[in-house]
Amino acid sequence: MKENNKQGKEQEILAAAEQEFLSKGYEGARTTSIAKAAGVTHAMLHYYFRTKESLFERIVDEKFRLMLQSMLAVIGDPSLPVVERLKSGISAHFDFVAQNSKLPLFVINEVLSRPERYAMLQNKMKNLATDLFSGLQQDIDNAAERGEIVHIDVRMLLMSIVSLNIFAIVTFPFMRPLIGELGEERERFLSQRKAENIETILHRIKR
Amino acid sequence: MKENNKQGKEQEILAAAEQEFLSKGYEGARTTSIAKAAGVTHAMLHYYFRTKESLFERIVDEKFRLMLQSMLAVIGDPSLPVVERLKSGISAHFDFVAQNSKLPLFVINEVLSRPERYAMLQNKMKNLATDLFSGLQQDIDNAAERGEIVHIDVRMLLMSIVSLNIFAIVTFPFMRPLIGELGEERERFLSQRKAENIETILHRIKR
DNA sequence: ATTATCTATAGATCTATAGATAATGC
DNA sequence: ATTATCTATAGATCTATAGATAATGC
Repeated sequence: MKENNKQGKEQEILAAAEQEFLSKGYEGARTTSIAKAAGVTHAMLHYYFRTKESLFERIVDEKFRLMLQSMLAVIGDPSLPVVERLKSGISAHFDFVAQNSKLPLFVINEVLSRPERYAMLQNKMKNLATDLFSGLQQDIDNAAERGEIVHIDVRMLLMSIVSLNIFAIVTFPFMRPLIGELGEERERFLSQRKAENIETILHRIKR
Repeated sequence: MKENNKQGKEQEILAAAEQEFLSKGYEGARTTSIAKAAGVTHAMLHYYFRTKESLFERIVDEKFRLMLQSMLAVIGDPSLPVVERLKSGISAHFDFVAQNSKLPLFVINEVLSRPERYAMLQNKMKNLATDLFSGLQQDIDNAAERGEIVHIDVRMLLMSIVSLNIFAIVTFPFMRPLIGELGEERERFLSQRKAENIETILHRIKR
């Protein structure tokens, strides 16, 4: 009979692979499981993507790009006054991570387990970072000169932001029992936690 | 000839298994690699530990206990005034994580990948948490009443502390390029980062 | 002619155990 | 007698490909 959707299957495989790799990692993932989840025979997976490794790289590339993008979100809107800018940046980053909650651990695990492969990526980030951070640093320095906030290294501040946001979301299932009734509903907890993270960062720069 | 050290081999295997599991995870770890690293034949590993799974559980149990212990460090010394108490708690926790830098990711990955297995652990933590947190919460409430610091939920505060500390150490290799010259020496960076985390938390509760 | 698909299976690992043998401690 | 050790191999997966067949687009 021959199926209609040529690209359909390729996409199905990619979608299934994303699921599998993000939740189980490279070693834990099985190409047979991916094929089954995608509703194709196992051979089709190899027909389209040749090897498990190359399929994985497709996913990794996409996820790394997403991760970089999420870092940009923290930079915030340069047209806003610095405090507002940080508020919106933190909030945007938090929301992004909340909607891609498996992403950070996936990227961290991957980079830590094959550090040699990511020299290229590190360079890209370095350049990106230098450029983008300097704008925000300037904003901060100016506001500090005017006595509105304290002096602080933007890299330290951004690191605190991503720490607080990512950790809260990644370890939510883990923290649940620790935090008692707070953890009952994910949504409610996350919104409280987002507010707390913003509060923490604003206190940090408050004069 | 027969080797002298009976317990020697068992310990060698455990040590090698710890290394292998912490750096590669359960799926990525190979019992053959563990045996080779321990300097024993592969069969010996199974003789002593029966299965890969049971060897893994030995390591997991030990690491979970360590992880719990590290959480206790954050509670700090109850005899100190609250600000000092937090300073010392944050610092102790930071140092602990710095010396066990593969621990947090290992535990997080394991709990997230097999959530069903950890209901027991979650209960243990819940009880522990309730008891231990309440003492610190009381300290905080009292200081807040006296107007020394602001009111805050101890669970939120502790979550911020572990977020900042763990994330800084886990992602140090990853952040290195982002932070430029700051990342040149691990030691120097870590001490700066520890100071920054303390600063951030103290600002959070400052009146 | 090329592209998509399936069945069947080769080939590579990996975990685990069987079975033989040597050492040890009573 | 029990404990420790080795060699050899069974058995289970998993990735990958060969080879045949059906559909598609010129």
